[in-house]
Amino acid sequence: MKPRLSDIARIAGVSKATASRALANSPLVKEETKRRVLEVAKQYNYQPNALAQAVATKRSGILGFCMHKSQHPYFGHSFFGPMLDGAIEEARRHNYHILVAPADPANTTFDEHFIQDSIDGVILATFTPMEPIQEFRRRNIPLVLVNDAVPTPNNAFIVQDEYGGARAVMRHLIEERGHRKIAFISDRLSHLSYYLRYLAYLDAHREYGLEIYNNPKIKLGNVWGNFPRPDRQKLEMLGQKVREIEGTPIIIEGNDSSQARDAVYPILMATDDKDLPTAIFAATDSLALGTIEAIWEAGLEVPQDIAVAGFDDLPMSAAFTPPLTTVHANPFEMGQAAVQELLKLIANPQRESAIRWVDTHLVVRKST
Amino acid sequence: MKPRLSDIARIAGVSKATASRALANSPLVKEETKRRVLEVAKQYNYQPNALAQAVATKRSGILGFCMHKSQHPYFGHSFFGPMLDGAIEEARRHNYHILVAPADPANTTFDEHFIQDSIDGVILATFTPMEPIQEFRRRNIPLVLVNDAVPTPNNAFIVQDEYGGARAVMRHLIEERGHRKIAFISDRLSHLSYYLRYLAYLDAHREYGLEIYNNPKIKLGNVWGNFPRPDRQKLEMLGQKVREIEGTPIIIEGNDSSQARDAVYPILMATDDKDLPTAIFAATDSLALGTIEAIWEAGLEVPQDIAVAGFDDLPMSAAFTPPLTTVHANPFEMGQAAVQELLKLIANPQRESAIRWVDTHLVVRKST
DNA sequence: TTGTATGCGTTATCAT
DNA sequence: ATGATAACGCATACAA
Repeated sequence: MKPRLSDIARIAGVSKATASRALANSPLVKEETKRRVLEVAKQYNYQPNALAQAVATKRSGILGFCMHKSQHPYFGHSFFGPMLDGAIEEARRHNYHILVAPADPANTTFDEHFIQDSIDGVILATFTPMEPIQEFRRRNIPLVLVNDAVPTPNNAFIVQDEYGGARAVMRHLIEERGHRKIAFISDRLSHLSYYLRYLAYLDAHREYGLEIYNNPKIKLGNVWGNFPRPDRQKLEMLGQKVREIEGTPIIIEGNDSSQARDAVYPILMATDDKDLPTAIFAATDSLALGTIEAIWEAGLEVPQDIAVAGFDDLPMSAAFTPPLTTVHANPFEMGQAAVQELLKLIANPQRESAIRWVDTHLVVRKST
Repeated sequence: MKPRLSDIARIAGVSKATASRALANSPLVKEETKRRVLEVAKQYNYQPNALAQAVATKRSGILGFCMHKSQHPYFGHSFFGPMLDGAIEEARRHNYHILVAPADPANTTFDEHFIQDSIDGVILATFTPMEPIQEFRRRNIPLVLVNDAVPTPNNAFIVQDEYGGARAVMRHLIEERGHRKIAFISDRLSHLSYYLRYLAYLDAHREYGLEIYNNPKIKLGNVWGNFPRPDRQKLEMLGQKVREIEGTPIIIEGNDSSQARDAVYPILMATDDKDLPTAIFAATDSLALGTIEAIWEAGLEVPQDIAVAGFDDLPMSAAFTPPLTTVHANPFEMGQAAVQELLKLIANPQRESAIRWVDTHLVVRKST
């Protein structure tokens, strides 16, 4: 059977304490003894029981990667899969492991069996309400949030430059392509990422002295869904501030290309030619692709009649016809950054909260 | 600070043993006492230390999901991401957690710190050499292989119906579309999945009395790469047998669409029109997409001049122009099946090895 | 029905 | 430099 530390100690003719020290390469133990213990350990293919080590040291070497989401896709999602990869690679580099744990939002508190006391730190990869965040805090579990920021001490926040990326899209559309009537389509703006992209959309109009696209045929849907809108404090942390809704953004309840297609097509058909936008900025690639389909169905060409730009740079966006102009995101890098910040927090739990920015950049292709 | 079992016991005025039993809802303890203990536990927000439970019970409730692969993408891969999701969902349903652990093939043995003694079972999601498999066996760690099968007792194998899916493609090409000159392009055939698809390609020719496509302009590359070819025993387990290479498959060292494009284009240009295939079956969607690009560059049309079919049904394949005819795979379902079989193995380690098949099905779109 | 004592496999403290 | 022993937090066999 599996050899225990006591077995190795006995065979090597030392105490458990010495054996333990020898295996940990402690300077306290004589080279000669150390050599003997290691030899026995190797011979018997001894591997320490990590669980027992964990309870003894109060350190498990496990990081939790949580998604507060009730159903898949979790890592089948083209953003979170690569993010997990980045986290895995960085964790591995520092001899940590990753435990994946979707947490059903139905349970507002994380009563996850394993999470509770056995994890050295946690990464929350999706938007999470305050309650579980406070719970981690009460339990002194170091915490990193991805794509979110909350006014609590001793946390880290990994956010990609949504605003900057979206501004780059608008600059491209306006300066390089000369558009002046640009529509915006998005999932609900209560999602912080989308809200920031919308802010950039608005601000770009102001920068260039443009009127915001207004089409009475678009009726403003439920802009926030059932979620609270991003608050002043949170936006301030990200260097932004609350703005009122202007113009006529097309709001979809979801991020599905078919929903986008179904929403955009009737709008295109109902709108007078002169009121048609010359470009559409979609808050996500998925919506951009659906939008392009709707444009085709309406008998128009992309980008000749209407240009379309997205955000995310999904793998399929480059292969699409026409290849999509979009903002390249770096989920892998975000995963790496999340683990890096988490390890800093574990090393120093009193570390003050900090925001870590991950860059985005515009990729111009054929759809604009 | 965090309350311990001993705290709860003391406050509730019972022994640790009784408290432990009460929390486990043991029928041994009086309802009245149970109620009191649970109340105290709730009041103090007690959560058991899963690590300590694990060492005491020798059961961690953690399942390892290993990928024997030296670099990403791990779960950013469109096949393994959804597979992990399936595993997560099924594990969650049975109160298990998943620890993700890429294992560098450079270390042929899994010296992964945590894996060794602290995991109730393991899923190997990528091809893995025999050595680590034997190692898990020696350590009595229940093991499930995905898309592979080896002649060992007490394991489970989850395999998708590669052969059946590929036969369906060939039937479609030959019967419904009338093709008689069908080329095959693939990553190295030492990969079991691809080899099985190739076998179906060969067998379909035999079924319909067709000659296998032969093009002297295609020089047979390194069909197996540096890996061992699938052996007789393994194929027998899967109901197949070893066949010699016939015809002129185009072999790429990798599964990259650009590699496929670069390989196919010169072949198309060098081949006399009369010797051109009328259809190409690509062993993966990724290769299919690259093949289509090469066909365009050669000034030909898909599917009018050459039809193309793939295998995998990547998300991007449906959005491609033309939408790709392919075989739909179910990685999510494979992940679920893997956990189900693993839990059976944990419950009964003496369970005899079994193969669990996961269906595939043809999806006909515009590329054929 | 409950309590006592021991075990799980380590690390850490305190002697020697 | 090494060993005896406690501690980590819980589960459970055995006693009562």
